[in-house]
Parts: sequence; C-alpha cells; structure tokens
Amino acid sequence: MSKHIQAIRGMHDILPEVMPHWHHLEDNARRILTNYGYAEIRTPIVEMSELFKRSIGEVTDIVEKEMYSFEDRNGDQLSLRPEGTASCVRAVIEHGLVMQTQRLWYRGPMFRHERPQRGRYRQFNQIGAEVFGLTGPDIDLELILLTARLWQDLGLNGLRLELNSLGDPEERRRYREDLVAFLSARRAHLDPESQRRLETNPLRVLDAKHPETQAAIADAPSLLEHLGETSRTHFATIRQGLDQAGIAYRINTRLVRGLDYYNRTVFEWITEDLGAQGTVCAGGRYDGLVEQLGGRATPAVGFALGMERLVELIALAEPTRRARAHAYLVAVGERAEAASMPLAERLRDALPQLCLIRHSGGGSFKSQFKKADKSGARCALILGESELEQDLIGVKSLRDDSGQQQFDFDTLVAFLARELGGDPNQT
RNA sequence: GUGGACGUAGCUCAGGUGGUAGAGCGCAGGAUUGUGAUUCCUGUGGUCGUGGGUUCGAGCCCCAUCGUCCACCCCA
Repeated sequence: MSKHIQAIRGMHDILPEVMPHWHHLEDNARRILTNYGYAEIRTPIVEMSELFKRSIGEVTDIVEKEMYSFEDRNGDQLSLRPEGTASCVRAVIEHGLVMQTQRLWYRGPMFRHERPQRGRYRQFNQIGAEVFGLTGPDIDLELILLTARLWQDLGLNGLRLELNSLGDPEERRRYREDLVAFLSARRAHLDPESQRRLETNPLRVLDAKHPETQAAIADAPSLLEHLGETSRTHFATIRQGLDQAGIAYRINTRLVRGLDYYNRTVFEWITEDLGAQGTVCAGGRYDGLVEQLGGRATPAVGFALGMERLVELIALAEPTRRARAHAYLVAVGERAEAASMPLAERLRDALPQLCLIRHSGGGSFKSQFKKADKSGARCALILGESELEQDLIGVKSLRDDSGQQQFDFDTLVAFLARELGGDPNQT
C-alpha cells in the first residue's frame, strides 16, 4: 500500500457507484436555480491570497490556518479558494456586473486545510448562489425558499432551519460594546480560545461549545434587542414570509457565522444525521463586501451548500439509486460479434435518447447475460446465429418474466421507443 | 493543531495466552453445449499498511512511521 501513490489526505475520489446521488443533487439544483432566474458563473479555483484575507477576515480560522497558500513563480501570493463568495464578488466587480441586479450561482471544489472527519474534507464541493443589488428582505426570503424547495425535490426531510439577524454595522458596534463589557466581567470563566476572541472577534464567543463558556454567557445580552427599526422590520418580514410558506424555523441568537462579512440575515440548514458536522447549507446578507473589495456600494445576499454532506443525506434516504441502461446488446459467434457494432450504431441513429451498452469481450451466452443483468439494463438485445439467418433481433426482458420476442429492425426501434419513456439514469 | 479507535483477499470481516493465513460476498468455470437474476458444485484470490526490534519462530509482543475513521477545534 505505502508503495502506491495515494490520494492526498482529505482529498477523496468520488467513485462511479455514488455518482447517481451526485447527479440527483446537481440536476435538481441546476434546474431549480435556473428556473428561479439564477445564471451560472464559473471562476478560477486560484485567486490572490489578499482577496480572501480582505473578504473573509484576517482573524478567522479559515484565513489564519486553513488556506492552501503558495507563492507563484513571479512572487504573487496565491491561494486555493476556501469558499466561493469572494471569487464571485471579485468577478462581478471586475466585469462590471454590479451595474444591474444579478442573480448568480456557481458550483465547484473548495479547499481548506483542516483535519478530515465525517462530512469534512480538505477538498470539498459547494453549490452557492449570490444576489447583487437588492436590499429587500424578499430576496433573502427567496433564497431560503429556494433551498427549501431543493430539499423537498431531493426527498430530504428533517432539515432544521436556524435564523438570526446580525443587524447593521452600527447596531453591531453598539451591541459589541455591551457584549464586551458583559464578557470582560466574566473573563475568568471563559475558555482560553474565547478569551482570545474577546479581543479579536467577541461575537464569535457566542457560539463557543465549551460548556463552562456556555454557562458563563447564558444570560448574555441579545443582539436582536439591539436592532434598530430597519433591521427589525427586515427580520420580521422574512419571518412572516417563512410562516406564510409554511416553513418551520428556529431563532438562534447564538448563530453568528464564521465569516466576517455578514450583516442582518444569517441562516443555516442543519441535520442531526451526519455526526458532528451538521450544517448542510448556510448563508446570509453581506451588504458591505462589494464596496470593501473595491466595487461601488452594492447590497448582496447568498448561500452555499456542502455537496458531500447533502450527497450523504441523499444516499441515506434512497440507498438504491443507480444508473440503468435501457438495453444491453449480447452477440455470440464471430458473425454476430461483427454485426453488433453496426446494429448498435443504427439503433443510436434512430433513437438518440437510447442508453445502450454493447457487449464487448466475447464469451458464452451465459456469461454475456450475466453481464447484461449486472449492468442493470431493462432488457437484453440478442444477436446469435439464428437471428442473423432470419435477419431478426431477440429481445428479452431482464426485469420481469415477459419472456423473449423476435423483432425486425423497424419493429425493434418502435419497441425501444416505447421503453424510453422513463429516465435511464434514475431507479 | 489535540485526543481516541483501527489498518489481514477487489469488498465486509474472523484469526483465546506468538507455531509459516480463513469465511462470506465478488470474480471465473460448470450442473443446464443459445439465456441472466434463484439453487448446487468447483476454481481464483493476501510480500497480514511500511520499516526496524525481541524470539528457534511474529498477523499476534515492542518501537517508529504512513494512512484511515471518529471526536475536539472550526466549518459547507
């Protein structure tokens, strides 16, 4: 084993057997995003390190210790992207897309140098959406409803929505003062990491899991009570919309998110079925980020979902999902083997939707039928000496006992056309 | 970065106190010389993660190292 070259720690292969679950997620996500009017954008996976430092925040864990950074040959400091929002904002500014409202989505690998565990990888995939140029709470709501629809269409139940508002920068500054005063008085009861955060990023102390710290901050002041009229209304409107849509949620005043750029709305979708890494999708509003990165002041909201985590949930809900061919072409004997490729191509010409596997490698009828069955195909097409002599093709169903029939080419095409009703890539 | 568990066949795993490796599944073939999925039979399969050490002898004991998993931290 150790003599073989292995995949890098935390960077996993996604094997064919789980691919149907990935396609299930990707197909549904793309369909829903497209139908809501979101346009896809693809950005490089490498950016200037500075981009992430300025957007995510210098004192966040991601920037402090999780980035894959290196120096380019010309001396530039580059990093593999640890998340998608920064790149997306950069691209939007660079191409002048902020001049009009934009609904965008992206998909791709992200990189963070953390210790791997269940649901957490060093290379992992996200689907994200970002909306630029709209301040209204309706767009925050739209994003949440969109994700809720995705879970529904994926067949996922049991995801919990948690919601909070971080207010605007001024409200947060006032709250921060109150909080620092509160925490400083209890400094001795905080764990060392929280004591450090008290200096660097006091809001993050709120979501510390450390039991003693939690006890010490049990009656800490609430950010929601520091919200001004506008923020309060913004939050209330979202809550009304969720109620109206019949989507249950929980207010979590401890929810502050790990990245610095959020304001007002933040939300997470959480599962209990994946162990310690329960957050499957998270997002929020970041009205200051575009300006902070050099664009003209533009409000923005977005979310990102972790594809590995969702795929695991999808597999849990429907373990048997697999790709199935429509037909598997069996050919025994020299003449039949020679005839099978032209036959397969004629069928593909006649039926572009046909998913047909042509047997290769010879073998007896028995062994070819075994392969046909393993492939998951609905039926076997049979080409042997007797079929060749009569200029017919045998068709045997592999999924029921409807027996075997002989068709000429045109009748076979008509028969297969009827079989094509369903999607070959689903169960 | 910290802690714990674990690395034996392609996969899932057995292998009391050290005596030169087993099962199921898979794969190949046969029972059924033109037919799968069921059943029965046969066969195929492993430098026991790697490197050292102790011993007459190590899958088992000791040390180191690499890797995997789970949790902490943090996050999608």
